[in-house]
Amino acid sequence: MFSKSCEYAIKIMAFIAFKQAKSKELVGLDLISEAIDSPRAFTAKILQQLTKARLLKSTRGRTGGFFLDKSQNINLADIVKAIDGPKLFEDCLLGFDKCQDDNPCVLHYQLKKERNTLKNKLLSTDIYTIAKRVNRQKAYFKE
Amino acid sequence: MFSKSCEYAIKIMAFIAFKQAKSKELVGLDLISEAIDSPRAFTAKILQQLTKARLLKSTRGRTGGFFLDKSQNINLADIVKAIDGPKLFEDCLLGFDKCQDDNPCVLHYQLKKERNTLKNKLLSTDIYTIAKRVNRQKAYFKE
DNA sequence: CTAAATAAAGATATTAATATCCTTTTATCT
DNA sequence: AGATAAAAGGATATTAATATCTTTATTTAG
Repeated sequence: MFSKSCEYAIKIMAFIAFKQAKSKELVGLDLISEAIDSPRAFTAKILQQLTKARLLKSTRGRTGGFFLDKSQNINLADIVKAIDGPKLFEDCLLGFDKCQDDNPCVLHYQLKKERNTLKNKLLSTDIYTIAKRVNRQKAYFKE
Repeated sequence: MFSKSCEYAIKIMAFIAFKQAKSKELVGLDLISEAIDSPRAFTAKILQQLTKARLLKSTRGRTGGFFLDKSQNINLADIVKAIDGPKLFEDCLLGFDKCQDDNPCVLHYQLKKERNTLKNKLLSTDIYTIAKRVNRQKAYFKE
């Protein structure tokens, strides 16, 4: 469903939200990749992508790290779009360039409702909600 | 959502069902790859996979080709499982080896219902239903 | 001012998915 | 029997995703 990069990105964003709910300190790469059990160098690349996409902010230097702009309410769809692009939401499931109601592929109408439900769920689930669940130990970043 | 191979596989299966509703003749590779607009050699490989998975039957030789066992009612989930494996239905969305109700990843409960709905839709949509829609020109194999 | 710690950037390596090409096997037609 | 046409199988090529390594830029602590 999601690329590996996107899986890491979701954990990254939720972890930073979780951390920042407890303390205002910036969150660094080492802490992140340890907490979500992801390869360090690859995680750094994803952090760069998220920063470029403006879902995260960062500062360099000795006390540098990553942090969230609290005025921004980020949902799962934002993250998926930033990393995997819009294909999960917009692209034809069977690869048509233009799969539309008047020229539908054989899955277009079959899965239209289900795709929409999924999309809406991702749009309506924000990272702070997820962070709260982790805080209550109802969900985990790693096994 | 689906791999490219799986996209082709769904079209292949639906096309053969569509063809066989009209005539009992076997359906050959050339006809298939032309009809669904897929690369010929790659399509041959997917036909092999489908045949090995027993979703299709084939005969070699001069009048050879592919055909469906009419006593078998094949749904989309069968095809997805045969080509992409069970990951869409069973695997953790965030890569846990064992993502369970008592050790859930941060998406486990969030998307449980939506994944189930999708799974059930794929289980309940069979290739003959799709073939009929194509026959009524309500859906197409290529643009 | 210098050393240390951090993110950013660029280069490279590895692996998996997609795709093609060539040969072999099988069945049919003449 | 021999030529032909089809699927099956094996080898290779190409591309994209995943991952690592090295260098550079930035900031701060001492």
